[in-house]
Amino acid sequence: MAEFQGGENLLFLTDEQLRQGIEAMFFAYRGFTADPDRILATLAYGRAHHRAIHFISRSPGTTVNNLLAILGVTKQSLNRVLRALVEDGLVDSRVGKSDKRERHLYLTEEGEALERKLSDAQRARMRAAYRAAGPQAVAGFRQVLKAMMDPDMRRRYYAIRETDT
Amino acid sequence: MAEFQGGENLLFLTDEQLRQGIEAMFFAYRGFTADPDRILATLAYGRAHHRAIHFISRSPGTTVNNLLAILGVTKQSLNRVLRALVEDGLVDSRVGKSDKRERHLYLTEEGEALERKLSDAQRARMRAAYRAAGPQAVAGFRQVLKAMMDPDMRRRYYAIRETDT
DNA sequence: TTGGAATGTCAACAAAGCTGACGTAATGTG
DNA sequence: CACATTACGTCAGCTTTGTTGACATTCCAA
Repeated sequence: MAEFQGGENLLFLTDEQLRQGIEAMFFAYRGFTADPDRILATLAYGRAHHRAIHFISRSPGTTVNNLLAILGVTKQSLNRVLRALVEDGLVDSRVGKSDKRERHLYLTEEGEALERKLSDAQRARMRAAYRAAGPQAVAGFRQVLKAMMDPDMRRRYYAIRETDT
Repeated sequence: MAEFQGGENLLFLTDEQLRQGIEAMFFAYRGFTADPDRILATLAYGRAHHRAIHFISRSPGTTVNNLLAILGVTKQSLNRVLRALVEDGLVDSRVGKSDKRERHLYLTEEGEALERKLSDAQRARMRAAYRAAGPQAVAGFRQVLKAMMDPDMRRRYYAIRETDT
């Protein structure tokens, strides 16, 4: 793939086209987070809580260290968020069986309810965008996003996905 | 366009597919901002400064109010950023001719130098992603991003683009 | 001439990131 | 077994970037 060269086919790599892509990314990301943000604001939670909830929901029983690697924040920052979620009864933190230093994280029923509420909102927008653009566009969208990630993040992420999808 | 229904063509709208799109968006956005962030960190500036510089560069002479509408932040927040940029000699704020309440914003030479440095880094990543994915994928990418924006942002943005592109 | 719009600024605060330091428990290694 | 390392939590302090609310100035327009 990616076989194209010369002439018109390179027009989409002009600085102007790239700038438009950059701006589209900025505005789309704002739209992408807008709906969950509105819900979170009513609950005294923020985007950081959403991210934690999302990835715990995706990989129940994940450890704190795993989460740190995926989210790319410091443990102090994540800990602040997790503490709130545990105190509020949205997340359950269980000592590891084989390795008792680890904490395995699970959503409680209440946590799953919030997760559903948040991701329903986000998926609704995603679904609308996918539907408006069509399957071919979606395939391209995913390709470009994948290529835009940091290489090691891409490797790690797609490695995980192959094992659990 | 967007004519498809039933059967396999809807597979790309499963919750699992949507979730993967959501995560790809998260990781890609991080990659998208990583390079400029590294440059900004060496200069005691942040993403907010980058955004202001970007949109002033894109529309020289834009007013503070225009910028507020595009960036979607409060004037206090933007003002803090603009003040720093003006004090550091990166941005020139000129009183409007017809309406002297307005300030028209321009990048100084130094400001344009930084803009180039930042957007070169960001464009390099964008270009690499575009090149890896190919023109068709890029078209789809842009379509999906456009559909993901807030409707009024989309309207405003694409309206502006039609006039000055 | 007066009301309202555009701008700037002060103060106070919150979310969410960071560094650095320290403690504890559990595990791995020599 | 002794010791180093790992996983996690926590305290303190700082930064960036957002928020409200209040208020002054300038100036256009009715």
